[in-house]
Amino acid sequence: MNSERYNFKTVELKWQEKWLKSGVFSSKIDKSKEKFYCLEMFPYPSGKIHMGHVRNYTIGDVLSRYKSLKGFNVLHPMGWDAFGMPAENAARENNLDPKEWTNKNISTMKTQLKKLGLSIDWNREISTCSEEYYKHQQLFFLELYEKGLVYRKENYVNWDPVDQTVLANEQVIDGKGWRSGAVVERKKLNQWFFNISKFSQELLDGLDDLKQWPNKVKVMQKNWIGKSFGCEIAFKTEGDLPVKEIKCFTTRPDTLFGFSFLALSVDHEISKYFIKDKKFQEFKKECSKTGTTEEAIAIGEKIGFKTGLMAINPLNPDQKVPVFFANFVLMDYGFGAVFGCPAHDQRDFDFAKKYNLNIKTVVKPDGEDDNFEVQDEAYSGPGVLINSDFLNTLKAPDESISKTIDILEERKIGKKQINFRLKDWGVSRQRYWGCPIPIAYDENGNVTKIPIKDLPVKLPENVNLNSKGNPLDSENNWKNVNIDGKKYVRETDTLDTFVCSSWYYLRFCSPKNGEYGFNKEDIDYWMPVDQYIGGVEHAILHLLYSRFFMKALGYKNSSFKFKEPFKGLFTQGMVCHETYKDQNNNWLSPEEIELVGNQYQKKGQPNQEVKVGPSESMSKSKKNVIDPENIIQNYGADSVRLFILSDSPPEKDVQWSEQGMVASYKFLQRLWILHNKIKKKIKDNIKNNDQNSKLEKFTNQMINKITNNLEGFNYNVIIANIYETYNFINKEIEKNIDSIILEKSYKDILLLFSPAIPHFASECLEDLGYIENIEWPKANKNILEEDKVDYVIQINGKKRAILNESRDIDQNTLINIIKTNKLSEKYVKDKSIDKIIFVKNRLINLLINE
RNA sequence: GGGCGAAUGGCGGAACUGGUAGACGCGUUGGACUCAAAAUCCAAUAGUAGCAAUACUGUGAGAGUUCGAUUCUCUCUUUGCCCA
Repeated sequence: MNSERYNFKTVELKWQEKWLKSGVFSSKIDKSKEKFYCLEMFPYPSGKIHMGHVRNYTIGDVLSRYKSLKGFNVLHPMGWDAFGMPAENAARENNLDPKEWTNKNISTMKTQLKKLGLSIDWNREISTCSEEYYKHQQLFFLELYEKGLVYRKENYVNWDPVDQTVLANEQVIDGKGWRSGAVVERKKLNQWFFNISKFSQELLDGLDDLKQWPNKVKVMQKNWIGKSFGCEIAFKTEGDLPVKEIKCFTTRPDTLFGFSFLALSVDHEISKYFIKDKKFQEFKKECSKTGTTEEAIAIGEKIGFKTGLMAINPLNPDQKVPVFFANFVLMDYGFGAVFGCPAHDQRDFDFAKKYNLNIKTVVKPDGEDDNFEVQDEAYSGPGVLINSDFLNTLKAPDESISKTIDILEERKIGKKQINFRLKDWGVSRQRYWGCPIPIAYDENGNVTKIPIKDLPVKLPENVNLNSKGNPLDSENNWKNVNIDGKKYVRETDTLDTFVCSSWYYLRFCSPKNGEYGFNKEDIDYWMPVDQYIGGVEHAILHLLYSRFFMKALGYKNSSFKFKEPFKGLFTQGMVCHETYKDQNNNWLSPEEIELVGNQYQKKGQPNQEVKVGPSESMSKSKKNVIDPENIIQNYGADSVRLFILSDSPPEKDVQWSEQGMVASYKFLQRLWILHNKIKKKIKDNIKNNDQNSKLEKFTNQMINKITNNLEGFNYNVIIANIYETYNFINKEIEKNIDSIILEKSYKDILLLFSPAIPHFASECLEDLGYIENIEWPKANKNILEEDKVDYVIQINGKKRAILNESRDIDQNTLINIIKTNKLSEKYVKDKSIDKIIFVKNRLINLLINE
């Protein structure tokens, strides 16, 4: 008997080289086959792969390999989301070129991914930072500009005054810049925008067709798009300024009788009358200190500036209230003007308290009487309108809002309006390491497109990254450009990296197409992505931007027939690990500690006890990371794949466990020993027609189980099925199984194993002589079912016995057996049966009057 | 505060459409092998009572529907995520 240990190192390397050489994973259009496009979110080349990647790409690989065996023409590509800030920061710190840094990381990570044995078509590899990629993106930008889907406007941004740069909302922590720690300001800048809000309704409606998306992602997108019904109301005004009317948008017109003030954004057009007012300018400066996020506005102190105008309540013309500029009103919401109803909106309430304005309650919660008054905080819940003249007794919010809107429309005071929370997508970034925007300006600042023949606009090299602000601003040679003999200055902002990832799935269909970002024939065959797999953290932005991009490409272009990029979406959970701290509360990595007795200690320091914290998602800052490279080195790719799939359902978080990892490794060793036993038994040419059916039945049941679990993404259960199979055969093999049946069953079983542990399964199949024509096994219905079945015998709903009897027996036969069988007769003896519930081949419940 | 989800042994988790709760793995315990340890193999492992056969209890808590509920309905508790 071959008792050699399974040598994963040689076996895995052998198969990885074999797959690469034979090109089995390179995909071509084949219209005779049904296609399957499997895509995992492509990685940012940060340096090394992490466990999250291992999990993500293993899940995708299991699916791809399964679909291939099922006969699909599978497209399973990989690329690099290669533009972005970390490269710029790392380059600055180490005095490197971002391009060099990025390409070095790509080559490291590619090597690592290859060691996982992924079934990837590397011929289609793309990198978003290559000119080959971003030149197409620049052309898309110009196309969208032509279609009117791209525009430039002044907008507020989070400005870091020390780093002289714009920060994304998530880079603002407690109102301070994440790197500099400087207090972030609101600053107005000219920025490029994609008109995503034009498609708000379509993006919302499209969600209904995404049947294979997790519901929670759809709900998140729905909330993000945030459709609301409201009302546009024109308030008449009185005062010294030449202003007769101010338009407001509100979602709660029904609270108009609680009107107490009118608040304007400092950018409202009325502000033009205050340009020379020093106090107003100071106030405006003060406002710029409040961030732009909804949260910052909700928490921050509310401040106002009186305009001197009075606004008239359209439903109650006797009531006149002051008009303020206020810091909690932004120009991009409604018309930059809101009416204040302090009793039923917390921001309005805070403001009214500060400026001593009237607070009138107009909604009472159910169960309160008409004298109810709002006390220490606003009430925004449901209830009934009070103190509202002819609106009294209407039910808030639904009935009262719609009735009020009807009345306002009738009296020509207001107009029903739909409002979306979704804002246009600002794509300008003041950074070097991104896709240049193919735009230039003449001396008067007029916009001109870079001619298509001059694309791509390449990033300049050897740029000084240590200058303040955007490095491209100081690249004068690059910045000044001649177009058709005229002098222009280039746009120095680069595109948000989310733009790169909004269309990469199209590029994978035609990765080498030089003319255009994709080839129509290619995408018509491969698109849409059948299964997209990635982290739930991209539930909103990346997925929404990608959906927008498809709609933008299809806009005014009838030959582009795709409405949605991703037919199926799967969001996998994170990989977690316990956290450790020493006595001084410094984080410790798992390598720095050891278990002594049942107490963790610092390695080599017996008196240094280690505090064990909760399991959290692996992160460098908490040092609770496990490097996949070492693990693959020590245990092999198949063992890692086996473990990462086994412990939790893929959509949930999984806890990394060294013990679990070792167990998976040992299991493969046992499986190898079993393989050699089976091989020997096959060679022995045993003839036995009687008792072999057990293995055949088991195999057929397992084909059904594993196939169903693959279809349902129950990958953790598949691993359990693999263990179950081992346990079964390991016992059964001691019997004399017919060699032909053994060989046939075992071959099927190896195929069932192959998506999860491809190197191991391929090696075993080859060892038995199977190299070609392998396809996913089908269950044989004729030998699927056992002849005997366990019948559950219930008496008055309680399980009393289990009887193993023939399949398909009828109710009366079973009752007769119950009456005579030793195990069950005592329950029915001398008793009358009142009612019988009989479930074929499963259960019988006898109701007995005792 | 609103929306969505989750809760099953010591732990991670199984359970088809309402029909044997706890598959599979980890851990633990006992045994074999060994001078010993590691590795490996065998056995046990929800709780309580019992030598045992067996009985009773048990899927966060409480109710309901049903012959029968981890699964369906309602209320509550805890918890996670998203939005505020």
